[in-house]
Amino acid sequence: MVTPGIDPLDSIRGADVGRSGRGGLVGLAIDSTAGFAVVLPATETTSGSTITGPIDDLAEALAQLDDALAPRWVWWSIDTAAALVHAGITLTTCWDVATVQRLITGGWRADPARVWAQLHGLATEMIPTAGRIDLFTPAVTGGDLEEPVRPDGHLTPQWLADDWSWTPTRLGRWAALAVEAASLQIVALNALAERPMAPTTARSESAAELLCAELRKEGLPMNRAAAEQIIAEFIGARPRSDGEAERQRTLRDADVLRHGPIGQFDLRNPSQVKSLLRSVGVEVPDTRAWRLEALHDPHPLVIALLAWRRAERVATTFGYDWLDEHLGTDGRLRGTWSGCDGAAGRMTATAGLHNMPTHMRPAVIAEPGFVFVRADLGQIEPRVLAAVSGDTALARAAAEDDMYAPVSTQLGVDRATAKVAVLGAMYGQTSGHGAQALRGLESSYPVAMSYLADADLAGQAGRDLRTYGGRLVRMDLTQAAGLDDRGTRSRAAARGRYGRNALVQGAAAELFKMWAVIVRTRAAPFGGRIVLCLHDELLVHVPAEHGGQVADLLDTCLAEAAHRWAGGRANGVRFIADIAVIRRWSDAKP
DNA sequence: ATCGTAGGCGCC
DNA sequence: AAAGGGCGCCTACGAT
Repeated sequence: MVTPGIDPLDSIRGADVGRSGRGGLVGLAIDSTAGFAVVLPATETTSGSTITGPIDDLAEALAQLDDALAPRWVWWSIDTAAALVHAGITLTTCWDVATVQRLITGGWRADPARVWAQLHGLATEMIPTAGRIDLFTPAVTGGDLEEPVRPDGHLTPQWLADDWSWTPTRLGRWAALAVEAASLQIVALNALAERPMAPTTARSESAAELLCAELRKEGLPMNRAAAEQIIAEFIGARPRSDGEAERQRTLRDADVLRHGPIGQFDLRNPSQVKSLLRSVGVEVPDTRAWRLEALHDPHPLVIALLAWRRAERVATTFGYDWLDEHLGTDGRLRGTWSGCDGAAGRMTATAGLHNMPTHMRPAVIAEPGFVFVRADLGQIEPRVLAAVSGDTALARAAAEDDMYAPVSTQLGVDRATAKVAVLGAMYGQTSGHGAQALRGLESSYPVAMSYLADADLAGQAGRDLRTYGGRLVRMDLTQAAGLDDRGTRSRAAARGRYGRNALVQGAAAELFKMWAVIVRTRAAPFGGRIVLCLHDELLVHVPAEHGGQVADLLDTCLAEAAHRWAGGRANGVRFIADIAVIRRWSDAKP
């Protein structure tokens, strides 16, 4: 099931699968002024050595070492990946200490001092800072600044400061410490006996950091004229002055307020909106759109308010200012990408790349001579559930293109009810229409349902969880998701839903990233570049003449990803993708 | 003035 | 009894 050629996880440029890791862990640290340092490990015949040089020599040095050793490049964080991208260097994979630590320990914070302390069993509360920030943090005075590790075992905080003055020697020490951290991480990952895929996840998540660094530089092709035309349809032409913008704003407000009583109401203040609605006889607990849309025979004020909210969203978030800030003169929309969030591990992006309104998507147009290959995973979460829970009955359902069809037959309900029930089970919704069908699920798919119920119980009890790929999902009792004022029972229930959802969402994210990093490597020879990752959707920008080949490739990469992600334990679950070659993002209907 | 929080909404 | 989760981003507001 492994596509021949470059291995996107286990080897470096041009290397075969069989060469994986032959050169061992090789540390890399880069500073824009001090240059780079490469730390080679000791072997049976040689002692370890460090190579340093100026940035200009980096590409050649890495190419030679890559070919000679097929090493696994190790660095502290995406900053190094970004420096490589900046230098025009493309590596296939790496070991990113920060992202691996997020996998092992959960959460998002993974600065070197914290990672080092965790890997060495030191209390993170005792991490020293360069200046005393409170009474309990040990202040740093004196000491040997040339030593990156202090006598107490913690990293020397000056090395972590933005203004630390790097030298080639210091970069060498720093890269060596990254290798030491990676070695400890590998031990920790191998110790997760219940999560045999964890080492694999560490590699794919590391490669995803390379992808994130590239996504930030590459940007999403977006046609400015098309985008401005769409915005104009909502809020009119671009205002030529602040005064004009203010007048347009006042006019938009007046279109709503004329339906209500005389008086001052701030439409941007939810409690005042509630008062305004009450004044025309509309009583609602809150003013959320779905609640207002649920009103039958709505007051004209409600209609106007909902239209105002849509226009206001464009004006404030996805309007001219948004384009000016994030859309470059080269027609690329750029934001910052993160390989995982601090919860279940999905990717995140800024600049509206992950929540761009559908009405803006016709402006995402491939450049001349290029096409998009768009692919999204079909019914990814129930399929992932079937795989990770080991439920053979659900896995059999996943053999179908539409797995809700066999489920509905099994349950004796219509397809819509079956779908709501399955989604409800995964997301913790146990009431409403799906409640009856849920009992059917429990008897027909007991393995999957108890997998979810166990996660729910763990969440309620505040016990940490681990995804299929080994990511720790932390259950912080003081900072529960869905915190509200209805007391601890509600908070426990929210944590239960969180745990239930996190195992499915997190495993899906791991599969998705595995797919993405394989596509990244295999599409590159065709000139294909991933320009957007959207949880279960990939957008690849590719020369028009290779659109068909890359479309085929996305499908084979998915099969490979599923195989690698599950390590042959996928329980026979089939994963499917809807793939289309298009010119505009909006051309393919999900 | 600066910060965190809440309501709200966009996407998955 | 009833209850999806995640993220980023906007505004208003209260606390510091």
